[in-house]
Amino acid sequence: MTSNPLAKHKLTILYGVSLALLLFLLKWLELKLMIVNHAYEAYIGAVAIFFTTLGIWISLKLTKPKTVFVEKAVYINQSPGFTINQTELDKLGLSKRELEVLQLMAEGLSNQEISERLFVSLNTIKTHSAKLFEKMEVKRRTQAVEMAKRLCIIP
Amino acid sequence: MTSNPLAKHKLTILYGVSLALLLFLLKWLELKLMIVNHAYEAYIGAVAIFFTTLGIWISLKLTKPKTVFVEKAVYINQSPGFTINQTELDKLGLSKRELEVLQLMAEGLSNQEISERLFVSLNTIKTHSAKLFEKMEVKRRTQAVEMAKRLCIIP
DNA sequence: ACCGGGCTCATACTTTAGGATGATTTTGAA
DNA sequence: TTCAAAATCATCCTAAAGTATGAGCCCGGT
Repeated sequence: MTSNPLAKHKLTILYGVSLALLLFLLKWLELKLMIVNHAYEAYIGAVAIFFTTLGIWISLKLTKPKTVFVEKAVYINQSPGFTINQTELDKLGLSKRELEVLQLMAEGLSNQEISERLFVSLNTIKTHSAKLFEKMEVKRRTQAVEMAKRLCIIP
Repeated sequence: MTSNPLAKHKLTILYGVSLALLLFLLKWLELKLMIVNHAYEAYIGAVAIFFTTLGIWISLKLTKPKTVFVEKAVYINQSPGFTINQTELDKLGLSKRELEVLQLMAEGLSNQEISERLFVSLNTIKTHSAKLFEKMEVKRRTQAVEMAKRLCIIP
């Protein structure tokens, strides 16, 4: 998202600093325990436990969540209380005017009638409908209407 | 799944045995390196690297995959409990074939496609559709489909 | 056997829809 | 302000839809 190079490598820098601090801690521990030589095994154990934990933590942080797509069938009851499916509408990326044309198409109007209704020329409606079909990936107005109704874009 | 208590803790036991073997290895390495005291830091480093790797491996093995459930709606056009309005259908006086053509029209098929679907010629479909429009008192196929849906003649 | 309706198909024609492309203006967001 | 998308309109052309009319075939009812 942010193009800031510092922010981009924030995590890497953090890891580096953490490791540096860790090395200091280890050195200190080492010197301290050198005196009490009996605690040598304990030192090794502590190192082992610490790095095991570190490894676990790192992998937990770095593993990307595995996404599982679950298809869920949804029956749409469109007659009582129709609400337009904004999600599907956005997915198609239709413009305001294109949607208007689509709605009038669904009412069974011809391009000529639509152009008169919207006070624009017939050619404009043709352009709109062409872009409409392209976006909806259909070939005919009847298909567009059928699809729009199935996706609950129009009542 | 299996109710066998041994199998149930097979993984735990395996880890335990592995750790025991590991401790032996460490002890051996320790003794070996004690002679060459200069390699002490290298030993610590090896332990650190090994246990980091071990930690990563363990967490990768043990963590359940993080699943992100994405609901993907599959829209089913046939609303459950659609009943054709026989009264309105009779009122129109459509023949069996004309109704078939109307249904395929509603699916967005062209006359050509309908003719191929019904194994008849394009001209036949044109004749049917013309009679259809006359009986339904509409001018275009889009109007016919809109009317048919509104009258619950087709889903 | 005869008749009518449904189904089929054909020809000829007009209208509408749709595709491809280019241009201009408006407008909304960065 | 500047830039991209949206909206507008045009021309040229092809494909599809729709109209009109006529004709042959089959099936069920009278």
